[in-house]
Amino acid sequence: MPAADDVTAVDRHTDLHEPVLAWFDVHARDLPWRSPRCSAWGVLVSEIMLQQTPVVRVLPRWRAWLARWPAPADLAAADTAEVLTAWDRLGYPRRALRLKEAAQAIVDRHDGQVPADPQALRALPGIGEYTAAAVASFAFGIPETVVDTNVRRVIARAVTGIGLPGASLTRAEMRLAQALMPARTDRANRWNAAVMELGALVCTARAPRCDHCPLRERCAWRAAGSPAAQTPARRQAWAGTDRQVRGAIMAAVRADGSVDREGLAAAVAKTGRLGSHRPAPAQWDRALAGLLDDGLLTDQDGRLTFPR
DNA sequence: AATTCGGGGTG
DNA sequence: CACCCAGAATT
Repeated sequence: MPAADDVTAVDRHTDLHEPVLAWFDVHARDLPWRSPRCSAWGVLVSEIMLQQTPVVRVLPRWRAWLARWPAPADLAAADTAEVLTAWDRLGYPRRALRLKEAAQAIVDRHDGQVPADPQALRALPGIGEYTAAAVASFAFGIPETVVDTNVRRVIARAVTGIGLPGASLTRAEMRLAQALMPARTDRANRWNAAVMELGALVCTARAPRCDHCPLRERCAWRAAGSPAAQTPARRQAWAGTDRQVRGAIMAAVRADGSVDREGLAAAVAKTGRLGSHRPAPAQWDRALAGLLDDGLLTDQDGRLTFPR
């Protein structure tokens, strides 16, 4: 239930709509999943692939994926091994498993049609609050409030006046984002895409191009002198982590089809993906056990392969 | 609320 | 070389 000050916030910020929507009319990228001819399944696949993965890296894999599995039933019937191979180096390969599980659930529960209902979408494997809202809005024109890292950053700066949003999406942020939604359905759906695009192309995390921003004259952060954001907490390093070792093992299996468990270290070294890191035995065990437990690998009498 | 889960382009 | 990217699931 919105408080009185939220209503004030709406009155203060509805004037954001016109500049952002007008900017989007001119500067929106021509992405294939934005085409009116793109299926809901195409939108869903794009949203899964785009989770923590930049657009430019998704584009070629998305095209190949849709050409090979043009409908949920096609992916539901595919071998997991083929799916993991097609996922290639997109990262977070568990997403590929969940996408296949989602396809199976769509066949089982929704007669092979991607559901439009946000709650039904949210119930599918690998689909959280963001992705459910994005598919509902972009594929079906249901004006859910779509809040990704780009939207959070634009609102944090333009409205709240801080350099960067916090580590995790808060209820207050979500309520603010909802209060900023245009009232008309068509504008609300376009607003979702437009704010996201503004964050991706102009209001970027590292070096925002404020000179090109349609909100430069009314941005709260800029009005405050663009104060530096609070120093973010250090993230997990990459070199030497279990994640690096897991990724290297997956790369070895992708390259060779299968790998003898005894020769794992040699096969992985051949991929060159570990750099100078030489995992200790305990780390090999941990990484391998994790991949097996996640269903990303199977061990058939000492041969490691992708599951069928 | 904090962690885990890839990979690669970029300032 | 640190940082970031159309997040989700688990704890």
